[in-house]
Amino acid sequence: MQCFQNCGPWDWGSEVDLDVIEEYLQENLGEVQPDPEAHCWNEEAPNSTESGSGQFICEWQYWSPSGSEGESSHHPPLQQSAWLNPSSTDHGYYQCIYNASPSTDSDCQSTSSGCTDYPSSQTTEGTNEAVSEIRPHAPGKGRKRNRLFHFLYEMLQDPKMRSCIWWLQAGDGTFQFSSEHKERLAQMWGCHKGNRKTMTYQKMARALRNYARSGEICKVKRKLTYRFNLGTLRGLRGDAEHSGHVSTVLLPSSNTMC
DNA sequence: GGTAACGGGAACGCAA
DNA sequence: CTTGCGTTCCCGTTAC
Repeated sequence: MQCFQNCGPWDWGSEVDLDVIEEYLQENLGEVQPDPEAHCWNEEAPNSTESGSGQFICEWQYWSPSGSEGESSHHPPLQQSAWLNPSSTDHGYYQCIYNASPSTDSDCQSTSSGCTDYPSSQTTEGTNEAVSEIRPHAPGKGRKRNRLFHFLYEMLQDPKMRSCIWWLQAGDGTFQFSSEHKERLAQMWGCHKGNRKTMTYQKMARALRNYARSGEICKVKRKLTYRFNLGTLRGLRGDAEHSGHVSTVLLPSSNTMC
């Protein structure tokens, strides 16, 4: 699963919706009940090859065992454009490429869940140059840990995640969680971190409240709404401009993962 | 009253 | 060993 993890939710360069998120979580979180109707990933034996220039290519096949019927039962009402209908075809494959040394980063060391994240030493397209993690307020000493506000910012930048989290006012950094999908987003965060237990919104919100002390994110007096500190926001935006896109996601056919 | 969301203390794990 | 950050547990409060 490493490659899929490495692609990271925000690096799913093609259309990704909550089906995929759910898949991702189901495959990676032991506590999450499997959904028999969901699409299946052939993760048993992903084709993983080294391309020769330090790049690894992984492929997963996926298919829909019974079409898309039944899926609507666990789909929330479509509110955002991110709710795309599953692809017109029932199968395809998903491929991503990452550069060598995928396991050198400490953030990928968690092992128990088999569900960690992409390497923080992500690379820019076509180069072996590592892109430093966005850490606008990382205190000193070049810590490499993924931080929650970074994760949330990346989610906010991804239009496919708009059914989970969205900007209320992008200008001042105000964002809101979906009441329906906040848990899913939290699970993604937990999965991303490789936590032992399933992350919940409650626990994620606890971490967010800790940001209030440092001022990186403050709570807005509105349900499920928070706001980035302007300095944090500037840092995130500035770094995002320099980071570009990291891993390459190839979807060779016209179908999508959704 | 029930539920969801929020708030915070405290202990703990992990990486730098 | 220390520190910083995030996780986990737990309980109380507030708002709808």
